[in-house]
Amino acid sequence: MAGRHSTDANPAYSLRKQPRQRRSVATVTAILDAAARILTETGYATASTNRIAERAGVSIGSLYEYFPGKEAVFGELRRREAQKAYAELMTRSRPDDPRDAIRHLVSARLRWMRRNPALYAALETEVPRHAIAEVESEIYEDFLAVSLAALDAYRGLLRPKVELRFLAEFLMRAVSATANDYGLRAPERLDDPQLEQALIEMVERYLLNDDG
Amino acid sequence: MAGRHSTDANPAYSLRKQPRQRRSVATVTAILDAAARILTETGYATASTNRIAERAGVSIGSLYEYFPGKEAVFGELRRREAQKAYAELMTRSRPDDPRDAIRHLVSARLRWMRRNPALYAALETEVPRHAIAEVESEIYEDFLAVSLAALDAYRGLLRPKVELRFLAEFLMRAVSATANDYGLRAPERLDDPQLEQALIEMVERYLLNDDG
DNA sequence: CTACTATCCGTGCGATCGCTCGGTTTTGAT
DNA sequence: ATCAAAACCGAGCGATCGCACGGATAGTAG
Repeated sequence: MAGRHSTDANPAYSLRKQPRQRRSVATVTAILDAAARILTETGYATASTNRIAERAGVSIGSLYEYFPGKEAVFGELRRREAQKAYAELMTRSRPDDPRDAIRHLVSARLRWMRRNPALYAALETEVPRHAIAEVESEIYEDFLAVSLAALDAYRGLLRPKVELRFLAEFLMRAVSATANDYGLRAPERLDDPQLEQALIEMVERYLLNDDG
Repeated sequence: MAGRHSTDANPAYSLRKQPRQRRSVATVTAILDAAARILTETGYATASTNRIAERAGVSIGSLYEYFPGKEAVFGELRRREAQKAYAELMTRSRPDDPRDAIRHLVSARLRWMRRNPALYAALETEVPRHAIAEVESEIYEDFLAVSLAALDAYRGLLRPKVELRFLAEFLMRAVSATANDYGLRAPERLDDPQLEQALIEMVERYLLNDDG
């Protein structure tokens, strides 16, 4: 069930109608690609619907065939990026060792951020919040479930005496927000292996006992 | 020297001229207050210069007497908020115990975020990045210096074998980004004492050895 | 081939935007 | 009281915005 939220959503921030033929699917992705490129290159303020359509090689009329408004373009863009991230996370199998599990999750988060830091930074910091809030809370549930399941699998080994749900949310937010912050304000440091090592160590030492 | 960057800045994002009389100082702060309120209430997209001036009880002409453009209003707003945060952090004396120092810094960051989560969330997520990037890198240096000084004071006790500078940046970003993330997406949880405790514990256990 | 639907197109409307400018009012030094 | 500087004012300009709409074109089913 997780990761399948795309059908039921506030119509103001999702697709107005589904593309049925091949060329209309291409039109929609061309619009989203153009929106992403303008957003990363010159910012949300310059990303008018006319410019997006022009850059996509599509008329403004076509844009409004599929998107109910400007913000829906960025809502859908956010949704698709989140789904790609979730899909990639799920392709890898979870290991038995809690340390490996931590390494796996932290590493996946950093790898994803390295993919296109400028895009995620812009989505996070320039797009009006209500345009992507709904998508974010959808995807939040999915990632929280992953985090919670990982903790639950090793709950006997966990040091902190707090509810698992709080723990899952806290660690997910801490890791994700830190990755975001580096991607946003110091993207060149994303490739520093010290960063990945430090994040992993920090989570490990907070979460696990010192034996072993 | 720290925290005194307000005079030399890109003219596009700072004051066009300094208010000299009492009423003009009041005009400038009224404009900044109005900008902050509109930003938190209805978002950056609705924060036009005309609306800001109207809400401030000031004419649009007066706004442009002091601000070279719309983005400068938010740049200056960001600058003043950062300076208030820095000033508040500095009023408290630093203790001798590294654990107290950690508690002090983490607690101050959370306390600041609790002050007005909606404002900081909006500044962080809706205002065009280039409007506040310069201010942020100025203030970043100041806070990094504080973090670095705290680590340096106890450097004999630190467990991780990495450069102090990396460590200072990493911990500052991790704590700050996590506080930001809670303020942005789960502001009601900012008051949960579990959160403060978890952040403190996480930093402590990463940074210090297990003895004592 | 016909009929129907899906898709695409781009002109242009009404609203709003950031901002300028010429002029009036207030202040403080003399 | 005088006057220059500082502060304030708001109508309105040019540009741009989001978007609707009416019609042209391409694909599909029978």
